[in-house]
Amino acid sequence: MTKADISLKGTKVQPLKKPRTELEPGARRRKKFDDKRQFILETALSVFSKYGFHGTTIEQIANSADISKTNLFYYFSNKEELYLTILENILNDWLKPITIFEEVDDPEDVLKNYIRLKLELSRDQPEASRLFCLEIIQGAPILKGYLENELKSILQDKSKVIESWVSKGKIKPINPIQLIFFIWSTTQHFADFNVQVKAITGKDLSNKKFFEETCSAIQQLIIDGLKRPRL
Amino acid sequence: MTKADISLKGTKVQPLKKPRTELEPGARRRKKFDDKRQFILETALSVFSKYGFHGTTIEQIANSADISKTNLFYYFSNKEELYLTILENILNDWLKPITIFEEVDDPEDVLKNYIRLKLELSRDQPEASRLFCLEIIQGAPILKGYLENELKSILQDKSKVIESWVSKGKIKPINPIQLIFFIWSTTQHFADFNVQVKAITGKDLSNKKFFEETCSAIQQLIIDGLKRPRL
DNA sequence: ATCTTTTCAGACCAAATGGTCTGTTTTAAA
DNA sequence: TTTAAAACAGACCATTTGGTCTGAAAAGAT
Repeated sequence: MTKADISLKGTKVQPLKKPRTELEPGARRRKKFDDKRQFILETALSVFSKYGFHGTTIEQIANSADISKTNLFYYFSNKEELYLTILENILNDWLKPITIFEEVDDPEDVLKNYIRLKLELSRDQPEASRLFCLEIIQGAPILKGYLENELKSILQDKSKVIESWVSKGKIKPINPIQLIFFIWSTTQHFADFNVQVKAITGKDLSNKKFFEETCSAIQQLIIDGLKRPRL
Repeated sequence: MTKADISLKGTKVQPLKKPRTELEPGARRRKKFDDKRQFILETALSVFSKYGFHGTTIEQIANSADISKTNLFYYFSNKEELYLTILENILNDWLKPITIFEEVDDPEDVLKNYIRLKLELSRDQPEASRLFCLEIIQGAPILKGYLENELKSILQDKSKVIESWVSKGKIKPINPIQLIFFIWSTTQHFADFNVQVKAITGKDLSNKKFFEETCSAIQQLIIDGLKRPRL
């Protein structure tokens, strides 16, 4: 299994899925198997994101998923495979938002949209965000190759879009990578540092008002901070 | 040991320290003891910040510090005490920068200064930053009380300063807490996600040019984003 | 209903790891 | 130089934990 291969497994698209009649042999079993595997993955993400790889016990995960340790090993041959599969799955969702960076569009629209999408991710997948953060902090032993290749080339691509905005005078000059980092850090902050945010504000992104307030605060700062020349 | 008590231990200020003549009995021994303890703490911070609490072995730390496991236990009675002491030490440095928020001053100066100080911390103490981040991500089991009390009240205090700027029309209306979060996240990003930053840009805050570029990018974005009314 | 394959559980194992016990060496004070 | 306390090391211990082995229960296909 290579690090670059980040395709979801076990989610083969069924042609039709006839409701009650017999399907091809083994299909029912496969589905049940895949479903349970998926369930374990979700449970494990939740635990891993709380305690980290080393801090998490296989038994903890098994208990959370209400199965025996042995049963878990029936679905995943070892702890690392389980952890790896989770990380792979996360990466997929992770880069979807950035595809909206397109040259033709208006910077303000694109940026506003992107910020919102990232913030929604922080709201809806905070555990994934934290697991990702844990991985990076600890030196990205697994994802390093991915960062240096796939991610880097995607960012270089999107940088060109931002640069074209600059050269057309649509936004103030700024290092495109820096801009992307700003958006990432400010949005992910509300997932990764969720505990701190909650301790201080008493609120959460799951609070609709707080979400909107945060979203527009970030949008405003960045949009206005990028407004054309200089006052 | 309460969580609120975050005083440095083992750094009692010596009145004078006569160079070679006899000092009070036991002083030499105490200093040697304290120095070695400090050295172990620094080594341990480095290891803990890489692998987290659970991922770190006492033996790893001992090896890194070039002492025996037994010897380490002579200086710290157990793993938790070692970890706790490190966290306490970190917190002290952590809040120094925020004290510069004072009402009388010009917002632009204060904010620029604060951003620079925080970014310097990210450059000079990235390991401390990452350990702090690890702690928060995992639910801040140790620091939660501190966040909800000390930190919260400090922030409420500083919020008033920012609010006064707003009401005087010196900056555009913004939620003060959000502004502070914005600064924290963008500056700490370069310590916590250092690996990612390096993978993509090839650079680091230790690179002087990159540091200055980053610093002024953040400063500009925030200052300009807060400029008076609205274009 | 039967039978074969899949799914699952309990007992068990070996390695890793936090921590202790005992005793030796080093060091500073006298 | 002597001596008592401090600093240190190696063997050892108990627990935790990832992972296996054997066999029983469940379930789909016929």
